[in-house]
This record gives sequence, C-alpha cells and structure tokens, in this order.
Amino acid sequence: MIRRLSQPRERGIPEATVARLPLYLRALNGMSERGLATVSSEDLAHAAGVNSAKLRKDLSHLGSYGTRGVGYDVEYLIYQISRELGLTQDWAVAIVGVGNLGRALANYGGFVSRGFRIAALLDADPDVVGDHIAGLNVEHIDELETVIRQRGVSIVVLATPATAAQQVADRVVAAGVTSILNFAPVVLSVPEGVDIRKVDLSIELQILAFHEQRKMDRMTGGAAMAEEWPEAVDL
Amino acid sequence: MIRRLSQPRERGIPEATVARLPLYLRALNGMSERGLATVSSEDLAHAAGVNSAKLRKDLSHLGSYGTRGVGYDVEYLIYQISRELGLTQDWAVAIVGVGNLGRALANYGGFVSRGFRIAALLDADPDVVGDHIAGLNVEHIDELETVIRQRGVSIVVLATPATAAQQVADRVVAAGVTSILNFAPVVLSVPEGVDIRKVDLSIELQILAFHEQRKMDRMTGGAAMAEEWPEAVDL
DNA sequence: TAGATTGTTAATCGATTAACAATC
DNA sequence: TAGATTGTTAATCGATTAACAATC
Repeated sequence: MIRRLSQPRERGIPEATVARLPLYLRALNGMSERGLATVSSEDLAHAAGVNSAKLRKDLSHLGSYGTRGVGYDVEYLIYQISRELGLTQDWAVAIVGVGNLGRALANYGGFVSRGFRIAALLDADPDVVGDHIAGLNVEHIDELETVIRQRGVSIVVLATPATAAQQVADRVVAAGVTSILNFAPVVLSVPEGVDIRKVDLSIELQILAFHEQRKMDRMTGGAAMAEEWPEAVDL
Repeated sequence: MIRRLSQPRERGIPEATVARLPLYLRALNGMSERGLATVSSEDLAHAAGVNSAKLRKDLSHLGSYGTRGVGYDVEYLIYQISRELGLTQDWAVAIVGVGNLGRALANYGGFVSRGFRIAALLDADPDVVGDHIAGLNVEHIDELETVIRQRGVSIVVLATPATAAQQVADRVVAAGVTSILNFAPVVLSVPEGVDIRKVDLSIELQILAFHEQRKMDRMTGGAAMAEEWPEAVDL
C-alpha cells in the first residue's frame, strides 16, 4: 500500500483547511477574551485575514456549528476547532538542540500554550547540559530515547545544527515519534507515516527577495536584466 | 485597480514554484561543494525532496537550462536560480526585536548567507540597546526610520512581542519597506503591495497535533470521540 | 546510432470564490 | 414577517503528475 507522506484526509478535512484552523482559533480566543459571545463569518474571516467564503467552507468541513442569521457561538467554535486540532489533549514536546534557537523556542510563550507542554530540553554539548532554561533542566542527548519513552513525548522539535538533524531524526523515529518540527535547513529522510513540518528562515527570506526584486523591476520600468550567463563568471 | 496581496506572476512564475526554488538552490549548493558538474532532474529532485516531474516543470518556468540526455550544469543552474530569486544582489535586512528569537535570528548562519546582510538590530528596551550581538550594535527603535533610509533596508524581520508588531509594521511601511518577515503571532494589516511572510511556531505545532491525533485515532481503532459539546462545560 | 534525459502536454486533482437557497 | 447570515453549489483557477516526443 503506497501512501504519500502528508496524508490529507481521514474524516475528510483538506490540508489547506487544517493549516488555517489555528488562525481561526487564535482570532476566536482574542474575541473570547474581549467577551464576544457570537461572531459572523464576515468578522471572524476579517480577523483571521481570509475571506468569508473560505472561512465558511473551512468550517463546514468540521460540521454545522453556526446559526443562520446569527453567526457562530465563540466559545462553542473554540471548543470544536480545539477538539479537531487535538488540543483538548496534552502533547508532550521535546526540544533537541539548545542553542540560540532552542532557547528562544523554550521561552516562546505560544509553545506552552493550550495543548502543548515542553517535556524535555536536550543537547549534546556538556557545557549546556545542566543549564536551567524556561524552568527546565537541559539533559544530555544520550537520554533521548529514555526521555521520549518515559515522558510520552509525541512531538519533537529539532533545533540542532544541520549536520546533526538527520541523525537525531533517525533516533527519535526509532523511539516511536511520528511528528517532527524541523528548524534545521536540511531535507530530512524519514519513513512513511512520519509527519515533518519544516520552518526555514532563509527560505522565507529568499521568497521575499524574489517579490522585492519584482517590485523593483516594476519601479525601474522593468529594466531588462541580463538574461545570459555572464561571460566573466568562472565555471 | 484591485490586486490581491501576493501577486503570483510577473514573468509568470507560479507562487508554488517560487517557494521551491530555494530548496533546489540549497541542494545544488551542496552538490557544487561536493564537486558535481552536472545533475539529472531525478537526482536533484530526490535531494530536494520533490518528484522529478515537478522539478522539471518548475525549472521550465525559468527557461530551458538543461541539456537533454545529460542533465543540468550545477553552477549554471545555481546562477540562474539565484538570479531569479534576486540573490545576485545584496539585500539589507533589519531585525526588530532582540529578545531570544531576535538573537537567534541574528546568529543564524543561513541569514547572513548569500544575498542577505543584517544591516541593523533594533529594540525598544534600554537594557538591550547597546548590546553587541553577532558583531552588531543593538540600536534604539527610535532610530528605525533613519536606519531604514540611510542603510537602504528593504526587508524587515519582526521578532517583537505580539503587542508591538502592528505598530512597528506601520512604521516600517511608512518608511517605505515593502517586505516583512513576521514572527509575531498576529495577523498584520498592511497596505496593498506590501509582502508579508509569516512564521508561526504554534501554528506549526497545532498542525502536527492534528495529524498526530489522527494517527492515534487510527491505532486505537478510530475510537469515536465525543462529537457533542460536553454538558459540563460552562458557556 | 542507442541510450539518456529534458521540456511539454494533457489529464487529474485540490483549492478558491461568488452566488444564493436555506433558515434562523 | 423582514433581515441577516449560514452552508452548499458550481464555476474557476492553480498545482500536480504521468507520459512521451524531442533531442542531446
């Protein structure tokens, strides 16, 4: 049975919809804090930065949780989206690699928010092991498998150097983890059934540069840049 | 004239293709370092983690840079993709917000890679201003407009707290910046023509949790979770 | 020439959007 | 009832993929 890595449906929620549910949830939480009881698709869509047709289509995949002529009950919708995303249970997260980025992630408020709990910080550097960061003791990478099993870690965040990422990925997968958030700038190779999401800062910058360049081309009257391989460049 | 924010084509390169070009570039750089002269679409696609049909389709949007029966010249393709992405010029980047994340970004090697140069680090906290990070002096946020104009900053990275992000975005847009990489967990509102890319750690985690939950449902025989709003919950 | 591999075609699939009937 | 707003339909658009003719 061949299945592609990121399997879209199960109870049939499109991947594009799943990726937007967290946005709706965040907007709804803000409304909840401000004491709003109900919200229309128009207002919620605006707060989340999408158009209202898309929002209604997305929510329709979860069920019929709105009321025609009225809108959506804020608290009820928060609950339904949270449940759909699996945030009504508690996920133990391990962060591997406690350099600048790992520290930033450990201290990032959004991480410890609803549904997630940092269960371990691990690093290979003896100088870092033993440090206290965000209320946690940094443990040695040798403890990786033990920590994963004993603390029920189901999501691992890779904030290691690029050179170490594949090796750590192999180990966490062998230990049974099937969800990895990868900050290392490498393409990880993992078995089918393991979900990887990748956050890549330099890729985001490069995409911005592409669009920025187009804007500048436009402003300078689309000055035709040399299309040819410059003669001077040494191959 | 109404145009959507992220305008896909100009010389007609699909947005999905643009987002993959950095992956190809990274794989090609690795091959260049290992001394490979040419590469087939099959091998390059494998290294980048996509299928070869998609790779060839993507590259065909840039031009005909391959040789049938042979493959692609590694150095030549690096040059063509770099040029397309605008990496043959130098982009001055300012990082606003020098907390844990801002420090991590400033020290992140990929940032200072080909095409990008950190031109300024800015923060509002007087205790942070004056710190030396990654060889740069942290400057006060009051200098934002001056720094942007004098140093030709064209890309701003927002690593501020969520509460400050919109205000800073307004200021950098007013100063003429049209490309923003936003790490703050808020939906920024910006005028048409300003490109925003968003990196959101908690959203990535939530998407992973969704898939993880599905896998667990499957393993436990799809144990039907309560679909209904629990009676006990207090609205 | 024979073998290899690109660039393109065309079919398919998934996502977006406007419009509106259903219904509160 | 009249007004408001959802949930769904259907059209459109863009992305993916396999297959293969072109051609080195």
